This record gives sequence, structure tokens and C-alpha cells, in this order.
Amino acid sequence: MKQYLVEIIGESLKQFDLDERPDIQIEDPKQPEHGDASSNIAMTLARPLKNNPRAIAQKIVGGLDYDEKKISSVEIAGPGFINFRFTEEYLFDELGKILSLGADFGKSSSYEGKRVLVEFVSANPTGPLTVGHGRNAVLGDTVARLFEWTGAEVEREYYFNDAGRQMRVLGESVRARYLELLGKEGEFPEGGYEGGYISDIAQSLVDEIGDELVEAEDETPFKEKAEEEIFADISSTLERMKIEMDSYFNEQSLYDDGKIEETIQKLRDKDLVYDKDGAVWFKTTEFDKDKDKDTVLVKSTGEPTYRLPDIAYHANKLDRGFDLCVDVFGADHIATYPDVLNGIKSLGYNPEKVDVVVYQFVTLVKDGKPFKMSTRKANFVTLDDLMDEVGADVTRFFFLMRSPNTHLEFDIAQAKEAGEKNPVFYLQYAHARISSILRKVEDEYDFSKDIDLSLLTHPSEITLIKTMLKFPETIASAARLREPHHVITFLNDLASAFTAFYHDCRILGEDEKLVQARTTLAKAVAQVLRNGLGILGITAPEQM
RNA sequence: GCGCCCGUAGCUCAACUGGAUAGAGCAACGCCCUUCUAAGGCGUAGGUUACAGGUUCGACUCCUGUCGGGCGUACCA
Repeated sequence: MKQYLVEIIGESLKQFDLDERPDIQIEDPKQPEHGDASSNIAMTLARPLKNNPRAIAQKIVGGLDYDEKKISSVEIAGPGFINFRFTEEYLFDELGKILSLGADFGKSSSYEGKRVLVEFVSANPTGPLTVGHGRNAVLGDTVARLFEWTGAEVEREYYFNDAGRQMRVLGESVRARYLELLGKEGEFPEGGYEGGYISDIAQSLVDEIGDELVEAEDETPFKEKAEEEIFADISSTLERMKIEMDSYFNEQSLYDDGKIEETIQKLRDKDLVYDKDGAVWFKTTEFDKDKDKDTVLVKSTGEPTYRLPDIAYHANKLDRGFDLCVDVFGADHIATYPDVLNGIKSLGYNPEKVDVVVYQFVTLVKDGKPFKMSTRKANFVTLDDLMDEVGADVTRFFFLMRSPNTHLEFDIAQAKEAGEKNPVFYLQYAHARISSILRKVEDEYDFSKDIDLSLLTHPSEITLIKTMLKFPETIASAARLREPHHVITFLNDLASAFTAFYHDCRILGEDEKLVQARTTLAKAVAQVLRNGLGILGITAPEQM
């Protein structure tokens, strides 16, 4: 509909002979008195045309040629808004479309033909996923789903590094526990991993191969065992959250196939790196005047910092032909982003193909006080624990309900008792209620005949239809902004509009024609709820 | 010190990215279950959008400054 409005307004604007047309905005008015759609174009044109907005609005409306089957009225209001009202005929047509599109209602083609890579979670396998990782995991997966709904071909990728210091310490920690279990002297490493899962891994080694590794030269076999077990654990956690990765990318492979070397050589050829104090530096100050210091790419020890593989990795992604690469990471990693962009730009790639979803930290609150989690010190709350308490649906919902850009306060005690009064149930409840009605109605009435939707005249019914029609645009906009919480806001509105309808308009026991019309409406609502919850990865139960 | 993000009802957060009277959920108070699921509904109360300026038809949104919080600012990731 918005498309149509833009077209007809554009048509009428020919008479204004504008060199360039400012963005025409069509928006949903908050107040119902302001119609079903509204344009601010007259106000935005006031300045260039040196005329007052209402006069401009008059001219535009006067020249408007619109389809009276779709639009019932056009009014000028307030400082110069042009307000449109839809016909009921249009609404009923659209309602019919919702049902015929079914599970596809809400899909759009804004990313049609695009290959999108979403990289997320990307936690090194040093321990179970924690509540802190949860926001990343759920956000990344849902953004991926949003891209799928807008036509993109999406891949989900997990990037990890099993070659660093962290992983060595992990291996040493397991070795220490392993030796302890066999009654030997085990030297627990400085800053080692203290979690109980380390002992579990050691125990499974003992069970499988006994004391075979007592004389092992280094921590490698322990590290490998730990990596295997922890990855299995992470995968099962992700699976519980309905997250399925398409690929796991090991940073090590960038060294193995020479990409790291190649990257630094290319930058050197372009005179963007130099040697100083035995290290290799990237001239980041050339790109960003605000920076007071260049960035080290290779330490004097010969070991690259994380920025170099990051650049090589993103070049690799683009080499794989993706039109868009989305990274999901926490606010603490934001500093690397400009360096990576400058890096790939220098290598000849288009930096606009790389985009970042940054989310603010999850602040954990326990006993009314914030506290810091550390995988190393084992004072963390795992995602599995959380799902044991509240289930996967609530877990996903919790991480999605807020804008990524605000701090998420996570009160553990509250989350645990949230079961009964969690907002996710409000949405699921609406779906369950509809399902319940449909079960009772379907055998008794015939829905194969023509259904007279024009019997839907109650304000609650009309509002409900209008609410549903906002769904496709909500999805498109959430995808464009990479902000899944807009879907939740929408679903809340929808559930609330349905509840009003449920309260005002009975279905069972009404005249047959009305039962058919209202049931059709209810079916459409259930469909939209399912579609929306599906994007969020949350189930739509038929009974609660 | 510098950079990024944030500051909205008692609490946790929205506000379609500059639109019309700033909205929800918890918490509080008062009502509503012999009718399709009360995990619900209706009503009351709660605001100088941290503060001070500025930009314009119009500001929670943009600009400047101040205050407060988070995260960075490593030859850690």
C-alpha cells in the first residue's frame, strides 16, 4: 500500500517540477483519527518551495488521482499532513491475501538474490556457553532469519581459534585434573580454568584411555580432547536454542593456507605497513586522523595479533562471494571494526559489504547486585542452566525483546521465577486461544463456500486487520535495521488487538455467516502469530 | 585525557530513525470468571524524556556544552 501511495503522490508532483524530490515519507499515524497512512511531504517541501505546508498539501491533494476502491478519503490535517484512509474493501482483500500466502505472508524481496553470511557466537571452545553468549547467539540467529524472510540466501558461520594461549591454558588445566584423578602430582596452571567441566573432561579421558597420557610431552592431547567435548557441549546448547550453524571456520586455516602471510605482503606492497621495534605495524592513523597510534599486526615475537587474522578472515569471506557479511559482537569488540574495514578496503574489497551488529553487554544481576562472570573463574551461569529453568522459548524471547543497543539487565532470580508472568506467554496464549476455537468450530461449519468478510464491521475487527497488514513492513524494517525487537513489539500489538477482538466479538454461537467471517479473521491472526514467532525461533503452541 | 554506546513513569524497556496528545510490561490501588483458555480484561495513579543552550513549521530523536553510567583506548582476544 505504501508503494502505491508513493506512486500516486509522485504522479501528482510532476506539476511541481522539482529538481530533486526529498524523501517522501509515508507513515502509520499513532492516532486513529489521523487515518491509516500519512505523508509529511507537504512539510518537507515547504522550504524548497517557499510556500506554507498546507497550501502545498492542497495542491498535491488536488492533483491526486487515486483508486477509490483502495482509498476512501484523503485529508489535510495539522500543520500539513496528508492523511489517507483505506476502504474496507481493500482491507478485506488484503485479509484474504494473508490466508492465501499463509506461511509466506510477511516475506519480501529486498534481499532477493543476495548471499548473506552472518557470523556469530564465535566463542572459543574454552567452556560452556554462558548467559553472556546468549545474546550474541540469539541475536545472530534471528538476524539471519530476518534476512531469510527478505529473500536472502543466508549462511550462519561460527569462527573460532583453537591455537591461542587461552586454549593452551585450557589443555594444561585438563592435564592437571587428569593427573590428580590418577593420584599423581598435577600442577594447576596459573590462571587456569576452574570449572567443574574440566574435571569431567579429565574423568572421561581416564575412563577411555586410563593412564596412557601420564607421560604426555605437552598439553596437546588434553587440549584436543577438551576442544572436542566442549564443542559437543556448545553444539547441543545451540541446538536446544534452535540454532544451526552452516559452517565452522577455524582461524588456524588462514595460517595453513598462507592467507595471513599473503595479507601482510599485500599491505606491505601498498606501503601500509612498516616495521618498528621488531613488530609489524599497520598505518591506521592514515585512515583515521583521530587515532594517535598505529596498530600492531605482528608482535615482536612473530605472532600476529588478532587484527591480522580478522582482516584475512573478512577477505576470505568476500572471496567466497558473499554480497553482505554481518558480524555480531559485543561492545567490547567494537574497536577492531574500523581496522578490519580499513584492512579489507586496502586489499581492494568493498567495505560496504561488511556490516556489524553491535550489542551492549548483558549485565548480570544476582541478589540485587551486578556481578561479573568469568569462564576461567567458573562463576558463570550457563545457557543450559537458564534453559533448564525457563525453557528455550523464554530464553530466546528474553534476549530479543530489547534493542541490541541498550544494556540488557538480566536478573537471574527474576528470570527463574519468570515462568508464570513472562511476556512471551502473552503471545503464545493468544495463539493457543485461537487454536482452541478452531478445534471447536471446524467440524461444525463449512468453510469451503464463499465467506462474506464484509460482515467484519466491529472496530476491534477492523483494527485487527489493519494491525496484521503492518507485518510485512515490520519484518522488512527489522531486517534492514538488524533489530529483531521490532518484531516483538509488533507481536505484542497484534496479540493485544486480538485479545480486544476476543473480548468484544464472540465466534461460537453466532450466526453461521458471522462465524465463518470471524473464524477466517482468527485463522489469519494465528497465521501471522506463527510467522512472527517463527522468525524469533519461538514455538506457537496450540494448547497451553 | 581521547573514542564509541547509553541516560525516557518507582523498576525493566518502547517510540516506525525529525512528525500530530511520549507508550507497554512488571510493581501499587479499585473492579470483572454459570458464555470460545482469568497465563486474560477494564479502570486509577505515575513524565520538565539527566541538565543547559541551539537548529526548524515540529526535537526523546539532530548539533554544542555539562553531569552521570557502560565499554574500549595492549606487541590480550
